[in-house]
Amino acid sequence: MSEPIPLDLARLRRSCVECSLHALCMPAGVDAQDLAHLERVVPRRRPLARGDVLFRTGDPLGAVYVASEGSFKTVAVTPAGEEHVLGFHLPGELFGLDAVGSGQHRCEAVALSDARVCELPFNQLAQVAAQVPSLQRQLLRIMGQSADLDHDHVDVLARRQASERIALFLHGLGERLRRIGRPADDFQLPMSRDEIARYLGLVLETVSRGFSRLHEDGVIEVRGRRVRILDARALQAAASGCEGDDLPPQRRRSPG
Amino acid sequence: MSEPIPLDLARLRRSCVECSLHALCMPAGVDAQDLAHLERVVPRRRPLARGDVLFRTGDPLGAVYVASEGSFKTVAVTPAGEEHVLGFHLPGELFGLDAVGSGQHRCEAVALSDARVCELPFNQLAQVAAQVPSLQRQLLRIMGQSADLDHDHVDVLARRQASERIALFLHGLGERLRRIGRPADDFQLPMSRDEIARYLGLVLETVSRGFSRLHEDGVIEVRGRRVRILDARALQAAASGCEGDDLPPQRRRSPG
DNA sequence: CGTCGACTTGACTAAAATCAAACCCGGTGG
DNA sequence: CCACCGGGTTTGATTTTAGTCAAGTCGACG
Repeated sequence: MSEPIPLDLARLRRSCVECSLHALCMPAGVDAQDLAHLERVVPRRRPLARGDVLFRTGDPLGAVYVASEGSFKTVAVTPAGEEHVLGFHLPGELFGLDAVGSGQHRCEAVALSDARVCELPFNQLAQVAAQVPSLQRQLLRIMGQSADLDHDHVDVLARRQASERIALFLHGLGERLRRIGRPADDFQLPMSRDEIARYLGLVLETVSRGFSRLHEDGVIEVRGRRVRILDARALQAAASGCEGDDLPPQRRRSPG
Repeated sequence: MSEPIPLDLARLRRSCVECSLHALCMPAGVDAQDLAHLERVVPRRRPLARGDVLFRTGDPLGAVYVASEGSFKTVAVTPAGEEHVLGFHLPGELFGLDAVGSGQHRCEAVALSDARVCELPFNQLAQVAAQVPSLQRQLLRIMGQSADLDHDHVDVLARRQASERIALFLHGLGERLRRIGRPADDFQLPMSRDEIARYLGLVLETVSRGFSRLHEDGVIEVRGRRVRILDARALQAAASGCEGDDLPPQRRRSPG
């Protein structure tokens, strides 16, 4: 910050340890020495305005991203011109790995609000990972976790009842919010009804009706994008397709 | 090649080069020396009968798999007891990476027919990849390609018209068959209508009707599991939702 | 205070699920 | 050789569900 040292620890702290990706990388045991290597990745921070496009379909694989503030969506446009939302990316969640397979992005990433994003050049990341075993393990794990999110999406989309998809979406979003240290049962949706619909393979009216129904049933409270989960158990029941039943046959712990 | 070397190239040839995974690994330039390293992974071959389970939900990450003969499906059971098919895996296609993120499998893999499968211990694979840069690149790429298949699945499931999902499924299957060196327009489905339905988020009757409709329209020929694609262009049109239109409005390059 | 965009709600239509019955085909055994 | 199964598949009739079209309502913002 003051001395002309090209890469110092202070800068590293700012660039990685403080970053929300930190929570993703560190737990599995990356030590200080490894961090010194990681620094070579020199992530860059960028501010974006709502609606700004971070990368476009067809862009060559350049970097992967983590928002430190704000959320993103990734969307793909079908040949017929319909827009599918492939994912929502909350602060601290990695995205952009979709280009690793083919070398170019399969979708475009758009800021859902004003945002600040951390950009990690993928090639450097891979190069460093090749030299530091613990980082390689982490990189593989992170790619796997990213695939897990896609599987979750498939799980939602394969439900045939719109109400299940909607309930599952809300539940899943809550879980992810919890994971990044935010209240899981009281939050502001970063996306519109239309975007939720395009994520769930529905039309926006159906999503709206689904929300209203959950509201009527006392499961959630909704006003615009403000959502409060009143009865998490009932929400899970709705997600499992047990509409009328209050008690899904699924029991977790001791009945206490 | 003639000496009693415990791990010789001849064996390697049998275990990898001849393997259908070979097509996946080699093109990007893994040279002979790298192959010598790869050999340390010592894949094991296993014969399975139709219906046999290769791994189950919750099993710890042990290996990834490639069928040399026969096909597999991966399925997940929802809390409500419904079975979702997450993927079909043709000979030569890698599967089992779903455990990389969490350390345990999220689904179970079942043989759709009598099969022979090649088992690659993942940890050894990662370890070898860490030592051979070109293999590390390949491993990352393969994981990325595996994620691409999930994206394709999402693309299909997000379609709201059953006819689109079905047409897209057939088209995609054809493409994958072509990739493994089989005719893309005349094949035997390795899975039942019910399994297709559970992959597409539909019921089996809807899939059956979809096939019949494509047959009536002269797009395909179906008899049981035997499928012949008569009009690939019309199939793609159907996949894009242009039911009646013969020419999808999809134009790529200069309008000529 | 008015306007615009996002959201909700309602009435109607189209599509897929459900329920139920046949059908086809490969295999078995008489 | 043919009758008879039985699973997987097709097809039909009906019900349920989500999509479509069209008003409204809400709320933020100028």
